[in-house]
Amino acid sequence: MSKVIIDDVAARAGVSIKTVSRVMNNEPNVSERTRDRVLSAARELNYRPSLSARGLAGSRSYLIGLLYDNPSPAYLAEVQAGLLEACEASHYSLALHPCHHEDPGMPAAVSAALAQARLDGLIITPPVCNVPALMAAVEERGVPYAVISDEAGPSGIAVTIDESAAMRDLTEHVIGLGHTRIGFIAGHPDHKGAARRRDGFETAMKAHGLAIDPAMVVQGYFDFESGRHGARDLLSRTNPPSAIIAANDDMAAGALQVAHDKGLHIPTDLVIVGFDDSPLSRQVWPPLTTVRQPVADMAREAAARVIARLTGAAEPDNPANLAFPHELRLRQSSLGDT
Amino acid sequence: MSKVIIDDVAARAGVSIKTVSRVMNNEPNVSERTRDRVLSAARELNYRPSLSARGLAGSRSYLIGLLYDNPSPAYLAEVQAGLLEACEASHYSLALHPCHHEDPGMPAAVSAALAQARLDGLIITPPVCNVPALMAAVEERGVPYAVISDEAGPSGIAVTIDESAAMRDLTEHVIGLGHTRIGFIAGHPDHKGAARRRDGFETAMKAHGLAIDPAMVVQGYFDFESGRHGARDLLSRTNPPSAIIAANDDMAAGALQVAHDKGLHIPTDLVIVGFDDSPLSRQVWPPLTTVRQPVADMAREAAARVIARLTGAAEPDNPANLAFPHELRLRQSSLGDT
DNA sequence: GTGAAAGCGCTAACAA
DNA sequence: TTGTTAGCGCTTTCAC
Repeated sequence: MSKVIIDDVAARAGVSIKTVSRVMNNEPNVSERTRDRVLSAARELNYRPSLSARGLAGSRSYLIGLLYDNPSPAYLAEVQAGLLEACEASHYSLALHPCHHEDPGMPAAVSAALAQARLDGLIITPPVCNVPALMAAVEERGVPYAVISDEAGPSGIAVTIDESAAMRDLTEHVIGLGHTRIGFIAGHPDHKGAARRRDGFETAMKAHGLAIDPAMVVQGYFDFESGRHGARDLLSRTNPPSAIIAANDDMAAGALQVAHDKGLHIPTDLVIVGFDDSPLSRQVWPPLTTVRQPVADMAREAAARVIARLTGAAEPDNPANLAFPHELRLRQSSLGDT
Repeated sequence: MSKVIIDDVAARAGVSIKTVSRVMNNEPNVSERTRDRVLSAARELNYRPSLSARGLAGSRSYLIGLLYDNPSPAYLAEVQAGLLEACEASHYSLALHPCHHEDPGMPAAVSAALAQARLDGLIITPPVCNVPALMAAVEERGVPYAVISDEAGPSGIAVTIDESAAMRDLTEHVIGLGHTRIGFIAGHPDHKGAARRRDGFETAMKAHGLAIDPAMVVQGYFDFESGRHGARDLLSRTNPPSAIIAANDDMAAGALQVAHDKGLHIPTDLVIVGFDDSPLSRQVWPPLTTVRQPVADMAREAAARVIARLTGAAEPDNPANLAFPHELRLRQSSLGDT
């Protein structure tokens, strides 16, 4: 049951192994009748082509690599789920490649790993896709790839939401509640997305005639602890903010904890909002107003596009830069119990 | 740089390809001098054996599969991190295999996938490893495997903490705070670990002469929402508990949210504790008292053991059942600001 | 201790 | 539309 090979299928279907190969790879020039015969033979024998043999002969590995650097578990899980859906649909497998984006040797190491594992395609998440040396190495290797970000190299696919617009919407929600002194905890400086979000914040503020007080903007790193630090800084100012916008949910949760420790009531004493619609945003108290981005959908599309290039499928008409919609999620951290 | 093959290394080292193969696989019967020559040639050429070719010729895939069913992202990320460490150390790769543990066709599908991908080894997490039909299929295939659980089949490796003892410790902490009416939100009925935790709770209660009121035990499913439901049930009793123990942190966080909504002050009005030391337990307010289990260490060890079997390395002396230590993490949800 | 030969199961290039 | 012949890069015999 375990050792069914292409010859077995060929014998049972009464054709040559090459024909079986054609059918298994959806190649043209096979009559419908033959194709059906082969397919049923394969099904009856429970035949699955050996990945190793395919890889060796065809110099394709049927592996898509996921390159990431210590993202939040929730983000990682969602990305993986989306990628796996697309991979499974096309009989590709997913290979994980954690790395450290600040390591100067990383691009070379990734390049070597690409060569060894013969990865057919690559999906790259922030902040790794914001490392120029890495992107250059990937481009040079000529591997089809996608980034979950708004900017890919010349040959790459970019899948993203409009982070600036999303943060603008979120900021306008807060402004609409009547706040004028709004604190901002920025995201990791190595993430381009963090800069986009900050842009969105500043754009919305300016659009509403609100000055951006440098004392109201603090540096964060997308992690919970930096959210705590940022909130402590903001709230210790002589003229503290009445609302805090964090560039992601983890930091917003950190800010929330600090606020609770200080005995502040959310949202009456202080409004706090996040970004990402992570599970955490729903699990803290009160639940956080945030922005949802369809990470799993984006990841699925990224993998599907890469696989389409691999299989030579007709490129969809849409541009290589795919923008997904975002959505405001209004919750009690800004609205109260209304 | 990309197309270095074994012949190149052999030529440079002045030996046959078989000798290179011997060196690359740490086989015996190679003189020190030859070994060194081959190794430096390989290093200079930046040679990496092709996984496909290795797999085809040796009928090994150098792939370890991870079989899981919708665990919490934090758990999944930690397991993956541990596995990847062990895999990278031995030049194995990790293949992800999400599945649905209640799907009756799942064991057969997994078996087929095992055959296709020629996975060399398998790591199985709860609750998948608690599905008898699956475990039977895996045993039948004869693939080396490990479960992150306390019970493996005859040929398997089990890596776990003593969940019963851990929950006993946690319960005793709560009892030690003076509570006698303690609510319990049980874990998913398909998880053996959930039953172990419940045992631990009951053992501790009995040991301290406390009756287990059936009205104080509610069914949960390890997810946030079931924690909310459970807490609502418990707190709506005519004689509600003064402390709630949840079988994991996600459910404890749900209970916490319900308590906040009811205006209860934690821990003075109600003590809430969880289990797992997930990031969430630190990110809610107040932070949750919980039990830490070294998931990444356990996963690393599981993979290392499986790989050791694969490479025929001497089996460590320790038994196949490996128990890791757990640790109580006392935080404000039971202690207050002391 | 080392090497030559023979595949592993597939796909690529060419024939038929 | 289908089949034949060579490999892909490595490991496995089995020889020396």
